[in-house]
Amino acid sequence: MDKLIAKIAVASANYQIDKPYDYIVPEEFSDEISSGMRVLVPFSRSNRKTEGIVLSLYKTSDCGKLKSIFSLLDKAPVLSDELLKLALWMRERFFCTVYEAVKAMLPSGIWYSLNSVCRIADGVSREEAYDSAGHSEKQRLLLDVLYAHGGNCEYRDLEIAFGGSDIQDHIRRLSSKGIIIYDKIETRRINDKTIGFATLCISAEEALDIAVSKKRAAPSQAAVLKMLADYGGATVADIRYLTGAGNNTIKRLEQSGLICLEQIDVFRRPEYKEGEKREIPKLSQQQKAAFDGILSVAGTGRAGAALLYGITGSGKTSVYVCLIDELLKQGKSTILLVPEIALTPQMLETFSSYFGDAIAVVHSSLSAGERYDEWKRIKSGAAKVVIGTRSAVFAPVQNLGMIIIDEEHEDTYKSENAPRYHARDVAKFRCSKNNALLLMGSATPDIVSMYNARIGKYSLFSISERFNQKNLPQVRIVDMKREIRNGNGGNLSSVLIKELEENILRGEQSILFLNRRGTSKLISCCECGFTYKCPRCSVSLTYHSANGRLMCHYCGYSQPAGVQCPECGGRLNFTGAGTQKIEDELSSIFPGIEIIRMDTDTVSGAGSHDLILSRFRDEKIPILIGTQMVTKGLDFPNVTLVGVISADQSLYSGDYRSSERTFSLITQVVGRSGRGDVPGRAVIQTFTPENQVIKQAAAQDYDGFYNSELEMRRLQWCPPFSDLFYITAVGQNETDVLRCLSAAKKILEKELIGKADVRILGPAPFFVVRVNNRFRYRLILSCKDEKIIRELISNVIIYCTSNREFKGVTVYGDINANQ
DNA sequence: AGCACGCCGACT
DNA sequence: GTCGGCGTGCTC
Repeated sequence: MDKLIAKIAVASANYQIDKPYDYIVPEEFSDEISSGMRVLVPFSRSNRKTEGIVLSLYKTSDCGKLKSIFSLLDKAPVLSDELLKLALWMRERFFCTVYEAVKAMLPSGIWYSLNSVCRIADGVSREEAYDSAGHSEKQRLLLDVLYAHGGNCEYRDLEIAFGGSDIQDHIRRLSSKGIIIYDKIETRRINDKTIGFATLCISAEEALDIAVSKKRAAPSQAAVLKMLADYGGATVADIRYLTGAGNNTIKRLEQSGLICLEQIDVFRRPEYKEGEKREIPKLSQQQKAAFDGILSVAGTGRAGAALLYGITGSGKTSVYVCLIDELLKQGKSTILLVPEIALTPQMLETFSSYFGDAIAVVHSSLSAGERYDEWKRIKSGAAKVVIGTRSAVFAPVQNLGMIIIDEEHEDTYKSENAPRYHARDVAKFRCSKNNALLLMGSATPDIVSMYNARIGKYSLFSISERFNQKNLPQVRIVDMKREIRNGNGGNLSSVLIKELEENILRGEQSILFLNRRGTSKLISCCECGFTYKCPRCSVSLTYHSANGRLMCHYCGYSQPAGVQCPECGGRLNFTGAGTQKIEDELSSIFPGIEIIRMDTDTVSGAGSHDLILSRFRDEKIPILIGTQMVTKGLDFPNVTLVGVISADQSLYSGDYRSSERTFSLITQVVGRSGRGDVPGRAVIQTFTPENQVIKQAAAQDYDGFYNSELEMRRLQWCPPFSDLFYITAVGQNETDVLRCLSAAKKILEKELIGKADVRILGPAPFFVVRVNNRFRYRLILSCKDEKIIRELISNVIIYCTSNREFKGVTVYGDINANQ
């Protein structure tokens, strides 16, 4: 008799052993089961319960000693065959496991979590149980805890009682004697997103008393108590941020009965106003030409890719809207990807006014429940236009007709953790399987995309005029070295100050852009130059004014900020050209002029981003200062001046795309100026005015930049001429990490040198070499992306991770990473 | 990576 | 006899 066998991707298989595993499908499931359903299966010698997904089914008479599926987790497939194929493809492409890819495709509301539980076996009496525990104290303790919980408890409770010592062994011994049963139960996190909230179980006065007495022995507990006495209650996240307390501290306070923890629901409905129904926009001549051209690529019925190169303000969005509308008429769905930063309520309002309920939104700050609901709407076919960030590329749309990647050059399309995919690569795969069109849009296309367009791999469409014939702003480059020589040591050049003054007098608005990721201040001692370093990472701590603490951006460590230098007692100096510093400089130059700041400090709560922008627009506040947030998608007609405070910053991040990133940032921010009737101006401040990238950005000369950058890429063996594979090793022991990569390098050299066009660099430290007490190094392999190379790298990763010599070192692979 | 299994030495 | 530590080998 033929038996039904399922090929299954297993969640607890790591990269080294990941492959489809065969399991027998028990009779009772054989009618229901189909590919794309999740199941529970036994895995490894211990037969531990593991989640998996059915990749395919087949029949055979010879099933050897295969294990059987425990149970089905889904009533209907959660992934189509197309997406399952994609997961397998991702494994090979991005050095991840199939299940990591599967997880990226499913909304978190649908995930199961497996909870370990322990209970006394049925029909075992107390006497029997303690008899078999014998003289073993630990086993008796285990039974004590179990009975204290009514014979049934979670593994977590045992852990607490045992205080971290190894309990697995004792559980095993007792369960092998049939006294207790150790199992995992699956729970689905489909409920609304919840957050931990803490309140005092005692009065505020008592809490303050205890806080005083604990001040020496347990300072962080004291701080939490004091904070709760002041505020009454607070979310766990806030407590951690404001007091620097860890999860342990909070847990310990709960255990000692001083505070109560509960999970409360967060309500974050997708907050966008539904726009009033609008007609599909009228296109300009150039827009229409692009629209027709792109549509003819789509109309071939075969997969195709097109690049829409339209300068800032050229109205690419209108072209998208018309294309989406056209495909809807053909009954086809569209996925529109936008960078994280661009997914504003304003934008959603615009799209909903064209397409109403047909749109679905996929975005990281939705609650798990909302994401799940949107996912179901997409899967059912109710939503035919999906708008979202990177992970929306996996949306289970029916009848996919097109994927649009807006601002396709953005870094946010590349995932930095496993699966380390680029949305563009995934989109290409899906479009080719669905005979759909891939449309990439940008004012400053990725060099690689433009290269592909020029060599004919993509169809290229350009919009070279601004909508309504607006002229590009007039740009001036200011040499900051000369400013210093002239005695101006501030962040604002005399030129920029003069332009700002003019704008204020004329009642026009200005945007100042600070080219920086972080905006926080560094603290150093005026006397001896001392700076605070993170004890776990190789970086300096930065000062956060919101909580008055020094924080590490890499690991989250924090400590209270002092006033005096701990080394020499000198005065501490708060430096760094953060947005706040610039705000201070501005308000001393222009007293009484209102300034609004937009950075991670001021944009934290949901919606505050939008609030700041609408205040800026509606109240006509003269000056907006911000970081990269201000470069994207802002369209304010009254803004006639843009200042780039420090153009150079992003030039030296040390990866192959840093020039491209700088060019694009400056070009985009300059494009914010002069969107109304008055022509715009821009001032770019730099310490290297002779730098070609900055000159080209000032001139908005994409072609010039493209040509020189392409030549640079050719010389440096970078994309598009070669691909960059990264092999990263992370571990507590620095020498182990280095030895591991040296071994990896040796293998690569042996296999590749002389046989292929390759260059191997490293092991090189990361820009920040130590994070959370772990050292990070990597090898960079310049080579054309080919199957054999990927297989070789995969083997090297497996070799390094399974070699006992390098235990304690984690190794992973990546391709064309951002940094 | 987990995790079982086997072996060893320490302690009682 | 009990316990913890450590090296080895496997995962349908």
